[in-house]
Amino acid sequence: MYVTAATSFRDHTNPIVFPMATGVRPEASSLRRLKAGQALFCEGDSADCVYQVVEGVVRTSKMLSNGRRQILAFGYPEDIVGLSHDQCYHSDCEAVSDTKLRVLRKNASSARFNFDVEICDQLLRHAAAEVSGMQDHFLMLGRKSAMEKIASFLLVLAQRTGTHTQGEVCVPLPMTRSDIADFLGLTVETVSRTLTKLKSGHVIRLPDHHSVCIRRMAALEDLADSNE
Amino acid sequence: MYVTAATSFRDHTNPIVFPMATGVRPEASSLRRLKAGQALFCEGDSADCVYQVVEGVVRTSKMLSNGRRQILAFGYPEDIVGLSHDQCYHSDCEAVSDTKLRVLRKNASSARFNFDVEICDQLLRHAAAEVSGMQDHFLMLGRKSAMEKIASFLLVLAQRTGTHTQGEVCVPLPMTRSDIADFLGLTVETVSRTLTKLKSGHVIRLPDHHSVCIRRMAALEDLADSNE
DNA sequence: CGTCTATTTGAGTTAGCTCAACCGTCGTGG
DNA sequence: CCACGACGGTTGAGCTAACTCAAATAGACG
Repeated sequence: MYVTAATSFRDHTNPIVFPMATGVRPEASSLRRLKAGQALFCEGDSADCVYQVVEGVVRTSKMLSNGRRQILAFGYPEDIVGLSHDQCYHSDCEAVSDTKLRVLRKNASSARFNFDVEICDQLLRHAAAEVSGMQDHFLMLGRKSAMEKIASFLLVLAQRTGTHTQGEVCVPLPMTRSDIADFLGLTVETVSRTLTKLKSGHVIRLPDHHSVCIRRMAALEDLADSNE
Repeated sequence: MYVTAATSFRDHTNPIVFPMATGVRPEASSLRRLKAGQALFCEGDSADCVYQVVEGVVRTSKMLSNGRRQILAFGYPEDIVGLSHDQCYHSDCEAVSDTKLRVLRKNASSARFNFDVEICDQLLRHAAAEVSGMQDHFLMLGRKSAMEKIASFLLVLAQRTGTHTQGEVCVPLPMTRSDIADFLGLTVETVSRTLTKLKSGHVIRLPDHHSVCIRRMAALEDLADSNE
């Protein structure tokens, strides 16, 4: 299970540069900065840019009519956001924290990728890895309990951005409880209650609202029904 | 939202042959037949084949430790199953009905796709369309009620395999109630009850367990919170 | 015809939701 | 400097959609 299943083109098996970067001349790519909360693009906007997160975290989401929101992915540094199969974006994207992004490509309509033939195979593997990560997220959304979702989520974040310090793994939580809820298909209250329960059980510490320290990793893994 | 979001490489915007088929010499691709219920491959099996459904329907799924299952996609004719980013499959795949499949590729480890450079761009679009479809499924699993899920599901099936006859749209349901439940993240009982409720409301007819006739399409669309 | 499995229906339970109150922090303006 | 409002987070109480368990029914298939 990958936090950024939907948007990451990072390689999951062997290191490889994201192909689009290789097809773009250095001077063709620029930087863009966003303050926390600012929108990068919205569903329906003309999709003429693809971005790679350089610093900070973004979230991509979709809305349902009555205001219900589903966060599709959190985009961490190296992740790609804004890829679209046609001429408009199919999700919203906002900065979770102050963010720096590389603009990878402009004018999708006219520009073409310039692939080496030999990396096409690898590109397909990337797409498949992408899909594989999303499939794990399906399992989570469809079949896991609130506790299993939260535990899995923390484990994935720990894997990706955790730092080991004196027997604990500390994980920054740049997103709000509401973001987490909308990512996992829960409510804010349930997220909060579940974190509190983990704290009471001495599985985690919550030094402040935007960090978690995992005290008993094995216990957390058990709670996640670790099937990834 | 696509029924086969996870595995279909059919084009969603403009007609294009699946690229892998073009890279494979006719004599290199063979057929494989499965009886309903037979497994095509299992999670962890060495992934040396990619299949395209020719006839029938398959399901890809993942299991959680305690037997909970999530169906990732139903594969209908033209859909591709078995694509993997590494050397083993990451889901199970079984035939829902008697199925005929084209074996598209053998020995992934040695063989390579033979893409035209100019279709790489389109392939990437396909992958993105794929991802886009899966994202809609996220929205469904995470944020829709049982009724909305069932209604959306029926609408997608109707779109794909429905036939118009005397004011109704009739849709074959080759899969079991249990398959539907595991696709939508529900229980068999809830699926059954919801279908019964739709029948009582004269929105659908259920001539037999494996067909649905949509009598009031607009009503069904309302119930689906049609956000796709 | 008998067996097996899928489906439906009923009854009771519960995980997670809703609604509401409360707390702490932060930024703003008097 | 402090008061105030806004916002994010936590906690409590009660509700409900969907689940579990159980039993009846209906097809499917040998």
